Amino acid sequence: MRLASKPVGLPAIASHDLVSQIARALTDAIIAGRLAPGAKVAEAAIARELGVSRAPVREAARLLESQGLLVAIPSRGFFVRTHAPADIDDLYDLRICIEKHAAVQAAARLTPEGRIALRRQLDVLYETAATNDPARQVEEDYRFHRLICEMSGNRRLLRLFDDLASELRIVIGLIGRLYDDPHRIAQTHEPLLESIENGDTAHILAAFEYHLTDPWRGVAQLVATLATARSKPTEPTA
Amino acid sequence: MRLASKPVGLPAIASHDLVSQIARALTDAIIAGRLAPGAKVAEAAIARELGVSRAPVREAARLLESQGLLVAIPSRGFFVRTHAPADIDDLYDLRICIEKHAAVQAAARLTPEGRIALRRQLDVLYETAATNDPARQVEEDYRFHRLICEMSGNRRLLRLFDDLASELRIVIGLIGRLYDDPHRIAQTHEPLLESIENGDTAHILAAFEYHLTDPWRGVAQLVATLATARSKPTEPTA
DNA sequence: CAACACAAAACTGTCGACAGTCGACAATTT
DNA sequence: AAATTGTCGACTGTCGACAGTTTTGTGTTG
Repeated sequence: MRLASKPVGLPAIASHDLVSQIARALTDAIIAGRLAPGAKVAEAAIARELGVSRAPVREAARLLESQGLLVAIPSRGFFVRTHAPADIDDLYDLRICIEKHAAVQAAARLTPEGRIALRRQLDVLYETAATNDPARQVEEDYRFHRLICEMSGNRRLLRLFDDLASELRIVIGLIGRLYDDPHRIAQTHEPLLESIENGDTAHILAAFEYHLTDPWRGVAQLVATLATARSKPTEPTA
Repeated sequence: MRLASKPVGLPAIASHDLVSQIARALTDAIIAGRLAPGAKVAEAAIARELGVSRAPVREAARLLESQGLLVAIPSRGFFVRTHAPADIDDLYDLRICIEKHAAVQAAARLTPEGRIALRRQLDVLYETAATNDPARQVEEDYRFHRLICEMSGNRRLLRLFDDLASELRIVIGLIGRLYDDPHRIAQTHEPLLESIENGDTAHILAAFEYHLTDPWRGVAQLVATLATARSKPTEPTA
């Protein structure tokens, strides 16, 4: 008799993959600000703190470097990337470019389910606006935009968006502080959803151009002032 | 018998910065087809062949993974990425998106020097069309498009373009074989340059949309047939 | 007191080694 | 004979160590 010939519902063992775990730990530390921009990421220190050897730490660092969170300077090690205002502009410019494209594609292949999913996520955004949890609000905001990229059907584009987001997340937390009213943030997403449901390309492009660039002006200014405020040249990005 | 220990024609490595050198060696091998899609990249074998230890090979492999040239399967190692036709479509779609944006930006900040540089590169393209050196032709074609991205002023965009290009280069060589006449390829770039000099956004978008998607249809078809031809499932992309 | 030279410390880049894991193949059972 | 289990070889993931380089700290000199 065939005892175990059928799946019995065992969850896959989480691969105790050190590298990705370390990468996440570092990412968290960077986002949380415990590793400040420009700070040196000493392999030995990290390895000691995590109780592992340097090899996986190095690989994790390279991973984060490819994501733009760290920069490697030969023979000197890894440093938390300092974003010059121009860099952030570039990043955001790229994000807009990507997301507009995604939105157009998503609209072209919009299904009833997709429409519902977008609406739902937007509702979630309203809900979290009620709570006083800025981190959550940023997260749900991100997920709305990510959902659009997902619905573009272009998986490579989605991956790119995630990469850009991990870079932007360091900065994007600032956006939430621009408006005191998170409810208004949710509202600004309405035209986006509307334009996708509408389906007109020019309409979509305009809506996203506006929604994305408008709040950005404030952030850019804020970043610029912050940059000049602590005008301590930490690490040259070049 | 060693499985993947057959020499792949990698030149021995001498001096500093092993990782990037190894990365380039591997990239070349992949582009040249000496490392076929789906092939296993055995660390030990590569390390032995290059006369280095496994550590820098691993890091180089991770670098290429982040560029999408390799895929890592836990506990099984790195494999040359097999591009499903859909993946390549995604890639190309993204490239078009990026480059259109770059072209618009480049046009907006076009300087006399920039205009000359573009014209020069296009002339080079004509010159290489005279030679019978397909590799060089592809290279100069790439540099024309890269120049546009460079002139967008967005350095992050340029980096992304380079990443996409390294992925596409595996496939893009095929484009050259579509036209027997490389001179015609150069000619198809004229409208692009023209549109940038002109400066009208809609004009630019249309020109690039056409120039980029048109030859792509042929490539996509070719790739599809190739994919079905050798329908040997090597490595799952997922 | 400042600036320079020099030595010690710390760190990175690379290496060889070991243990755990995976795939292939042989042995065994139904 | 088909399917399952056991065994073996190869390879990955991780580690500790060493050499070369950068940084730090210190003492000396103008």
